[in-house]
Amino acid sequence: MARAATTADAFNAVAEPRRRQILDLLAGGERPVNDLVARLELAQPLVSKHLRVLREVGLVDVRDEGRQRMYRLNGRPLKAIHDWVKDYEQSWTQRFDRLDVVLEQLKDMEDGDGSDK
Amino acid sequence: MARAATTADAFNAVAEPRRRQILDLLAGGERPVNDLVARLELAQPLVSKHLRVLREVGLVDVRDEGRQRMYRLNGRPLKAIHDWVKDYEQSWTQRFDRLDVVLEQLKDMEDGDGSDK
DNA sequence: GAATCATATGTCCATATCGGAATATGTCAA
DNA sequence: TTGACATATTCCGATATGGACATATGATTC
Repeated sequence: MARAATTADAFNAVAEPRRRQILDLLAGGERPVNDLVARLELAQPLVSKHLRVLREVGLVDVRDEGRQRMYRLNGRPLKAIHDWVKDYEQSWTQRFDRLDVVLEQLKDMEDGDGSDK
Repeated sequence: MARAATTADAFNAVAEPRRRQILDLLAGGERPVNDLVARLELAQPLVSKHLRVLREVGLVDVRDEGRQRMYRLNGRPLKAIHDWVKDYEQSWTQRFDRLDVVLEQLKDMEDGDGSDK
């Protein structure tokens, strides 16, 4: 098996920075492809491809407006990500004041210091 | 260019479900590889490879303990993800009470309803 | 030193990616 | 109809994946 498809879920879709940029732009409101192409300074086909991925994961919705296609953000699939990460919030917020942990870390630093074995 | 490496950043590292499972397990405390292999019911080399990715992104730290290697969670790199997603929280929390939005959505549903063109 | 346990690395395969270039589809305007 | 504009799709190449399998490295015990 190879790596999971980018369309497998929001996690994979959002792993690509350009796709995050697109969502960031759409967070400011509905926009036609054209507009995104201009702002991202990316080739039009690329933008269309990224939008396809986002569509398949449900992160954006489309609406036809004449010859333009208006894309709109749909953040719902991001909830899964948020729900997962939020449980780790303490892991970077916490103060390391437990003595045993601190000692363990100091010990690691010494060990890793690479004297000539 | 191909897809970004899984070791490019936390976003990519965490896109793989098994890697998330590993972090979830480590959230419960330091664990040797062995332990993870048993709990994940995954081939040992696979677990080692996933751990490598997590290590390269800084999501886990290792410590040698005799012939075992104790892996420990380091959530800090997840902050970037949290910071990004949290701005979208309202996008799935919000009540759709703006009339224009509601109408737009209804219109889309009709349009998409696929009568014969 | 030899055997054993714990972990890491290397090779192979099938698959899917992102990007670029060219081209197809679809809509409006003259 | 013809042409211009907006967007999507297809084909290509380079790359990296996750998994299976075999093997290497490293520490411990006998």
